[in-house]
Amino acid sequence: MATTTLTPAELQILLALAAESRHGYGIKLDIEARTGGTMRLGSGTLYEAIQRMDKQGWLEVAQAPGDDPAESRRKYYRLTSDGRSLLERNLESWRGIVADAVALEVLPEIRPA
Amino acid sequence: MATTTLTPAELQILLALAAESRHGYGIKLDIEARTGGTMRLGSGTLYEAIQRMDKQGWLEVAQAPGDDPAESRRKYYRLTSDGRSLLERNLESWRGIVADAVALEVLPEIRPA
DNA sequence: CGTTAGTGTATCGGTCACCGACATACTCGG
DNA sequence: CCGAGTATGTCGGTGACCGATACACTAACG
Repeated sequence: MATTTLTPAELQILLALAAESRHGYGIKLDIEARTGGTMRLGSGTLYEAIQRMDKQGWLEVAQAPGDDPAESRRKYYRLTSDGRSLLERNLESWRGIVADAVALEVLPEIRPA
Repeated sequence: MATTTLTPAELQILLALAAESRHGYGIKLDIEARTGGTMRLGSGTLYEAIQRMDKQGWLEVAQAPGDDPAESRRKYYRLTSDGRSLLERNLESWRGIVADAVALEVLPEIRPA
Protein backbone atom coordinates (compact mmCIF):
# COMPACT_ATOMS: atom_id res chain seq x y z
CA MET A 1 0.00 0.00 0.00
CA ALA A 2 2.85 2.32 0.78
CA THR A 3 3.50 4.06 -2.52
CA THR A 4 6.84 3.19 -4.03
CA THR A 5 9.11 6.20 -3.74
CA LEU A 6 10.96 7.05 -6.91
CA THR A 7 14.50 8.36 -6.78
CA PRO A 8 14.91 11.83 -8.30
CA ALA A 9 16.58 10.27 -11.34
CA GLU A 10 13.76 7.77 -11.87
CA LEU A 11 11.16 10.48 -11.52
CA GLN A 12 12.86 12.63 -14.12
CA ILE A 13 13.08 9.72 -16.55
CA LEU A 14 9.38 8.96 -16.22
CA LEU A 15 8.57 12.66 -16.57
CA ALA A 16 10.64 12.82 -19.75
CA LEU A 17 8.47 10.04 -21.19
CA ALA A 18 5.20 11.60 -20.07
CA ALA A 19 4.70 13.74 -23.16
CA GLU A 20 6.05 11.35 -25.79
CA SER A 21 8.16 8.26 -26.35
CA ARG A 22 11.89 8.86 -26.36
CA HIS A 23 15.12 6.92 -26.64
CA GLY A 24 17.71 6.86 -23.84
CA TYR A 25 19.89 9.66 -25.08
CA GLY A 26 16.79 11.71 -25.85
CA ILE A 27 15.64 11.27 -22.26
CA LYS A 28 19.00 12.56 -21.07
CA LEU A 29 18.77 15.64 -23.30
CA ASP A 30 15.17 16.31 -22.28
CA ILE A 31 16.04 16.23 -18.59
CA GLU A 32 18.98 18.58 -19.06
CA ALA A 33 16.85 20.97 -21.08
CA ARG A 34 13.89 20.89 -18.72
CA THR A 35 16.00 21.43 -15.59
CA GLY A 36 18.14 24.09 -17.25
CA GLY A 37 21.20 21.89 -16.92
CA THR A 38 20.79 21.50 -13.16
CA MET A 39 20.21 17.77 -13.40
CA ARG A 40 22.58 15.69 -15.50
CA LEU A 41 22.48 11.90 -15.53
CA GLY A 42 25.65 9.89 -16.04
CA SER A 43 25.30 7.18 -18.67
CA GLY A 44 25.48 4.51 -15.97
CA THR A 45 22.61 5.99 -14.02
CA LEU A 46 20.56 6.47 -17.16
CA TYR A 47 20.75 3.05 -18.80
CA GLU A 48 20.74 1.08 -15.59
CA ALA A 49 17.67 2.94 -14.38
CA ILE A 50 15.89 2.34 -17.69
CA GLN A 51 16.59 -1.41 -17.51
CA ARG A 52 15.43 -1.54 -13.91
CA MET A 53 12.24 0.33 -14.63
CA ASP A 54 11.57 -1.80 -17.69
CA LYS A 55 11.76 -4.91 -15.50
CA GLN A 56 9.42 -3.22 -13.01
CA GLY A 57 6.96 -2.58 -15.84
CA TRP A 58 6.98 1.20 -15.43
CA LEU A 59 8.07 1.70 -19.04
CA GLU A 60 8.39 -0.50 -22.14
CA VAL A 61 10.09 -0.59 -25.52
CA ALA A 62 8.23 1.31 -28.22
CA GLN A 63 8.67 1.41 -31.97
CA ALA A 64 10.64 4.30 -33.43
CA PRO A 65 8.50 7.09 -34.92
CA GLY A 66 9.08 7.34 -38.69
CA ASP A 67 11.28 5.03 -40.71
CA ASP A 68 14.37 7.21 -40.72
CA PRO A 69 17.31 4.79 -41.13
CA ALA A 70 19.28 7.00 -38.70
CA GLU A 71 16.95 5.71 -35.98
CA SER A 72 18.37 2.23 -36.34
CA ARG A 73 20.62 2.47 -33.28
CA ARG A 74 18.01 4.03 -31.04
CA LYS A 75 15.82 2.23 -28.56
CA TYR A 76 12.58 4.00 -27.81
CA TYR A 77 10.61 3.70 -24.60
CA ARG A 78 7.12 4.72 -23.56
CA LEU A 79 5.37 4.99 -20.22
CA THR A 80 3.11 2.16 -19.17
CA SER A 81 -0.07 2.93 -17.25
CA ASP A 82 1.63 1.59 -14.12
CA GLY A 83 4.49 3.98 -14.72
CA ARG A 84 2.14 6.88 -15.27
CA SER A 85 0.15 6.33 -12.10
CA LEU A 86 3.30 5.80 -10.07
CA LEU A 87 4.65 9.07 -11.46
CA GLU A 88 1.42 10.85 -10.61
CA ARG A 89 1.44 9.60 -7.03
CA ASN A 90 5.03 10.64 -6.52
CA LEU A 91 4.47 14.07 -8.01
CA GLU A 92 1.41 14.62 -5.81
CA SER A 93 3.54 13.73 -2.85
CA TRP A 94 6.16 16.31 -3.86
CA ARG A 95 3.43 18.88 -4.40
CA GLY A 96 2.32 18.23 -0.83
CA ILE A 97 5.87 18.70 0.46
CA VAL A 98 6.20 22.00 -1.38
CA ALA A 99 2.83 23.08 0.05
CA ASP A 100 4.09 22.19 3.54
CA ALA A 101 7.15 24.33 2.93
CA VAL A 102 5.00 27.26 1.90
CA ALA A 103 2.88 26.80 5.03
CA LEU A 104 6.05 26.78 7.13
CA GLU A 105 7.19 29.93 5.34
CA VAL A 106 10.32 28.26 4.08
CA LEU A 107 9.20 29.16 0.59
CA PRO A 108 7.32 32.29 -0.46
CA GLU A 109 3.86 31.84 -1.90
CA ILE A 110 3.61 32.29 -5.62
CA ARG A 111 1.97 35.60 -6.33
CA PRO A 112 -0.38 35.53 -9.28
CA ALA A 113 -0.06 38.43 -11.71
CA MET B 1 27.51 26.44 -8.85
CA ALA B 2 25.46 23.31 -9.38
CA THR B 3 23.14 23.23 -6.36
CA THR B 4 23.74 20.24 -4.14
CA THR B 5 20.83 17.87 -4.53
CA LEU B 6 19.38 16.63 -1.25
CA THR B 7 18.11 13.09 -0.97
CA PRO B 8 14.41 12.86 -0.05
CA ALA B 9 15.39 11.84 3.49
CA GLU B 10 17.76 14.78 3.91
CA LEU B 11 15.19 17.20 2.59
CA GLN B 12 12.57 15.94 5.06
CA ILE B 13 15.00 16.27 7.95
CA LEU B 14 15.84 19.86 7.07
CA LEU B 15 12.15 20.62 6.59
CA ALA B 16 11.40 19.18 10.03
CA LEU B 17 13.88 21.66 11.51
CA ALA B 18 12.58 24.62 9.53
CA ALA B 19 9.92 25.64 12.04
CA GLU B 20 11.77 24.86 15.27
CA SER B 21 14.71 22.97 16.75
CA ARG B 22 14.09 19.28 17.34
CA HIS B 23 15.93 16.21 18.57
CA GLY B 24 16.48 13.16 16.35
CA TYR B 25 13.48 11.18 17.45
CA GLY B 26 11.34 14.32 17.28
CA ILE B 27 12.44 14.79 13.67
CA LYS B 28 11.36 11.22 12.91
CA LEU B 29 7.93 11.80 14.48
CA ASP B 30 7.46 15.12 12.70
CA ILE B 31 8.21 13.58 9.31
CA GLU B 32 5.79 10.72 9.92
CA ALA B 33 3.09 13.13 11.02
CA ARG B 34 3.61 15.61 8.19
CA THR B 35 3.64 12.92 5.48
CA GLY B 36 0.71 11.06 7.00
CA GLY B 37 2.89 8.03 7.65
CA THR B 38 3.99 7.74 4.02
CA MET B 39 7.61 8.47 4.82
CA ARG B 40 9.23 6.61 7.69
CA LEU B 41 12.96 6.80 8.38
CA GLY B 42 14.82 3.84 9.83
CA SER B 43 17.07 4.73 12.75
CA GLY B 44 20.15 4.12 10.63
CA THR B 45 19.04 6.53 7.95
CA LEU B 46 18.02 9.11 10.53
CA TYR B 47 21.08 9.33 12.75
CA GLU B 48 23.60 8.77 9.98
CA ALA B 49 22.01 11.53 7.92
CA ILE B 50 22.04 13.90 10.91
CA GLN B 51 25.74 13.27 11.52
CA ARG B 52 26.52 13.74 7.85
CA MET B 53 24.59 16.98 7.63
CA ASP B 54 26.14 18.28 10.83
CA LYS B 55 29.59 17.75 9.29
CA GLN B 56 28.41 19.56 6.17
CA GLY B 57 27.27 22.46 8.32
CA TRP B 58 23.64 22.27 7.25
CA LEU B 59 22.49 21.88 10.86
CA GLU B 60 24.09 22.21 14.29
CA VAL B 61 23.55 21.16 17.89
CA ALA B 62 21.20 23.44 19.82
CA GLN B 63 20.42 23.73 23.49
CA ALA B 64 17.32 21.96 24.76
CA PRO B 65 14.33 24.24 25.30
CA GLY B 66 13.41 24.36 29.00
CA ASP B 67 15.35 22.62 31.75
CA ASP B 68 13.16 19.52 31.97
CA PRO B 69 15.44 16.75 33.32
CA ALA B 70 13.65 14.33 30.98
CA GLU B 71 15.44 16.16 28.14
CA SER B 72 18.79 14.93 29.38
CA ARG B 73 19.07 12.18 26.80
CA ARG B 74 17.96 14.30 23.89
CA LYS B 75 20.19 16.02 21.38
CA TYR B 76 18.59 19.03 19.75
CA TYR B 77 19.46 20.36 16.33
CA ARG B 78 18.70 23.57 14.48
CA LEU B 79 19.05 24.67 10.88
CA THR B 80 22.06 26.77 9.95
CA SER B 81 21.67 29.52 7.37
CA ASP B 82 23.53 27.29 4.90
CA GLY B 83 21.04 24.53 5.61
CA ARG B 84 18.12 26.86 5.18
CA SER B 85 19.26 28.24 1.84
CA LEU B 86 20.11 24.78 0.58
CA LEU B 87 16.64 23.62 1.57
CA GLU B 88 15.07 26.60 -0.17
CA ARG B 89 16.95 25.96 -3.39
CA ASN B 90 15.99 22.30 -3.41
CA LEU B 91 12.35 23.03 -2.70
CA GLU B 92 12.23 25.62 -5.47
CA SER B 93 13.64 23.01 -7.77
CA TRP B 94 10.89 20.56 -6.78
CA ARG B 95 8.29 23.28 -7.24
CA GLY B 96 9.60 23.71 -10.77
CA ILE B 97 9.36 20.00 -11.44
CA VAL B 98 5.77 19.90 -10.22
CA ALA B 99 4.99 22.94 -12.40
CA ASP B 100 6.49 21.08 -15.38
CA ALA B 101 4.27 18.12 -14.63
CA VAL B 102 1.20 20.34 -14.58
CA ALA B 103 2.25 21.88 -17.90
CA LEU B 104 2.65 18.37 -19.34
CA GLU B 105 -0.79 17.49 -18.01
CA VAL B 106 0.59 14.68 -15.89
CA LEU B 107 -0.93 16.40 -12.88
CA PRO B 108 -4.18 18.35 -12.79
CA GLU B 109 -3.96 22.01 -11.94
CA ILE B 110 -5.06 22.90 -8.44
CA ARG B 111 -8.51 24.43 -8.62
CA PRO B 112 -8.95 27.42 -6.34
CA ALA B 113 -12.20 27.49 -4.36
C1' DC C 1 41.24 11.89 -46.43
C1' DG C 2 41.95 11.94 -41.52
C1' DT C 3 40.52 13.78 -37.30
C1' DT C 4 37.45 15.48 -34.04
C1' DA C 5 33.02 16.24 -31.96
C1' DG C 6 28.70 14.54 -31.23
C1' DT C 7 25.22 10.71 -31.05
C1' DG C 8 23.92 6.39 -29.05
C1' DT C 9 23.93 2.18 -26.02
C1' DA C 10 26.04 -0.45 -22.60
C1' DT C 11 29.11 -2.40 -18.64
C1' DC C 12 32.22 -2.05 -14.74
C1' DG C 13 34.17 -0.84 -10.13
C1' DG C 14 33.83 2.25 -6.47
C1' DT C 15 31.32 5.06 -3.36
C1' DC C 16 27.67 6.23 -0.49
C1' DA C 17 22.70 6.60 1.13
C1' DC C 18 19.46 3.63 2.91
C1' DC C 19 17.53 -0.14 5.62
C1' DG C 20 16.35 -3.08 9.47
C1' DA C 21 18.43 -5.60 13.15
C1' DC C 22 20.76 -5.12 17.11
C1' DA C 23 22.65 -2.81 21.33
C1' DT C 24 21.90 0.10 25.20
C1' DA C 25 19.43 2.74 28.51
C1' DC C 26 15.81 5.39 30.62
C1' DT C 27 10.64 6.28 31.82
C1' DC C 28 5.98 5.42 32.59
C1' DG C 29 1.66 2.81 33.25
C1' DG C 30 -0.60 -1.37 34.44
C1' DC D 1 8.09 -5.97 37.55
C1' DC D 2 7.47 -5.92 32.99
C1' DG D 3 6.34 -4.38 28.51
C1' DA D 4 5.79 -0.44 25.51
C1' DG D 5 7.47 3.73 24.14
C1' DT D 6 11.32 7.07 24.04
C1' DA D 7 16.00 8.03 22.63
C1' DT D 8 20.61 7.53 20.44
C1' DG D 9 23.69 4.96 18.08
C1' DT D 10 26.41 1.06 15.18
C1' DC D 11 26.72 -2.66 11.84
C1' DG D 12 26.39 -5.41 7.57
C1' DG D 13 24.00 -5.81 3.38
C1' DT D 14 21.77 -3.96 -0.61
C1' DG D 15 21.24 -1.03 -4.27
C1' DA D 16 21.32 3.68 -6.72
C1' DC D 17 24.53 6.61 -8.60
C1' DC D 18 28.77 8.11 -10.88
C1' DG D 19 32.50 8.57 -14.17
C1' DA D 20 35.59 5.88 -16.88
C1' DT D 21 35.77 2.92 -20.45
C1' DA D 22 34.34 0.55 -24.59
C1' DC D 23 32.35 0.30 -29.03
C1' DA D 24 30.02 2.01 -33.23
C1' DC D 25 28.20 5.25 -36.34
C1' DT D 26 27.69 10.11 -38.53
C1' DA D 27 28.71 14.86 -39.85
C1' DA D 28 31.66 18.78 -40.25
C1' DC D 29 36.15 20.76 -41.01
C1' DG D 30 40.73 21.61 -42.79
